[in-house]
Amino acid sequence: MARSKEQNDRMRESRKEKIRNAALLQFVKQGLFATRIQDIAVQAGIAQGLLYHYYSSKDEIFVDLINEALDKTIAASYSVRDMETGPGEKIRFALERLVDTIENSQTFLDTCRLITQAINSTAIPIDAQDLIQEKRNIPYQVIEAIMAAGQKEGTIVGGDPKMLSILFWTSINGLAIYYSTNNNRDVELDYRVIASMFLIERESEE
Amino acid sequence: MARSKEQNDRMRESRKEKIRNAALLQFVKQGLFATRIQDIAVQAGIAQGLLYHYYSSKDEIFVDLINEALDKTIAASYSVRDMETGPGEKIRFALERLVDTIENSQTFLDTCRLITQAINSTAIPIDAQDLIQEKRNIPYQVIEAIMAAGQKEGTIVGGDPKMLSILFWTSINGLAIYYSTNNNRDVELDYRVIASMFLIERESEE
DNA sequence: TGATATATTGAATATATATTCAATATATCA
DNA sequence: TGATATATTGAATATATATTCAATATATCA
Repeated sequence: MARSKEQNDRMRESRKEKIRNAALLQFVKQGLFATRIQDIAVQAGIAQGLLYHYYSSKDEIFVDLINEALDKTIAASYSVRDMETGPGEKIRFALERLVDTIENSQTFLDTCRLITQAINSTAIPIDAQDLIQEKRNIPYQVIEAIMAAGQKEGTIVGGDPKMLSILFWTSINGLAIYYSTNNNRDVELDYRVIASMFLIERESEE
Repeated sequence: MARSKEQNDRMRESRKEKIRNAALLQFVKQGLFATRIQDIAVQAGIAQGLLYHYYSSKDEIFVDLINEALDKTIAASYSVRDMETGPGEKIRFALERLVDTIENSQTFLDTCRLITQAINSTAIPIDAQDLIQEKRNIPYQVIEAIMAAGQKEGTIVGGDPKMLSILFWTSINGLAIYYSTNNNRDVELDYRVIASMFLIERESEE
């Protein structure tokens, strides 16, 4: 054998990651269909032929990326769920952190855009559709449960908790899309405006 | 001459509209690049060759549709601006109507999706990019002015009015995208939750 | 150093689809 | 009815791009 199996696997995986990063950049910029294999290869700094050494098709890369993106949003929602505070504070803190992430993390914006793109087209690979079907609703369910708990606790406003969860995520998502397609960073966001949709005002906290 | 010029123009325009409607359906479902000329022709019930009798390319149809979509959102924002009420009430009423439209108008959802798609890709025709550049911000500016006026009036919460306008439109847009890609209509939306981001609560209205 | 496995390249090929075009149909008016 | 303009079709062509593949390079170990 020319090289140890493990070392080889590690190198292979890091090469695949380089390709995924290049593909993500192009998919987010142009969309799955407008992105050519050539674009990804150039972005990754390799010949197009080599790409097929690691991925058997453009679709396969896309599916890998969608899976990663969905897992990231699920992980983010679990980290909120598992906080050691009451539900009202969880919502407040989650919004604070999400808004900050929108303002500062290009990766987060790319993730939101990729998922939005995928959700907005029926022409994406069937495997990607299945993953979305399977995973898309988890963050909605997590927030819905927190909203319901907060209503019991008396810190979250009334109304269908499912609706509140939808408004939570669609606000964040709408904002992320706006931000990633507007280079003007002249407006500073205040998460408390969004939070006021969900949190019951306490009269004079002190 | 075989047919009067005017009659001909009218027929031509109605044919073009049929093609645009077919194209909108396909673009919204699949996206510009995944939609084939053949898909549009089949949807419109004509041969592919005939399409070129009315439009010189797929891109040209797309540009026409984007232009229409942008004009619709601008017109909607102007109708809010020109209401005969105070700014706070304008915001309240606009949200009430927009949420209702999301729940009941497929055309509105298609319009939102098409614009979101266009904004999310740099691979769209240059003419479409120019139109977006030129028209996209108008609804934001209109709502920003109303927010500022409402703050003077004392009915709108504090904070950068530009930020409030961004939250206004990104909430609506996020919601529209969610709704158009989720067939579950089991959740009824309450516009007052969104309105509570912007309107100052009046203690006991009666 | 030689053997072997894997990496890499870019030209060749296959394929999908946009666009053109010649042939034919249809509508209107003189 | 015949002349003329426009509508319509679908096969032919052009073109873009995904995928394959033969040739070559490189890394590792015996």
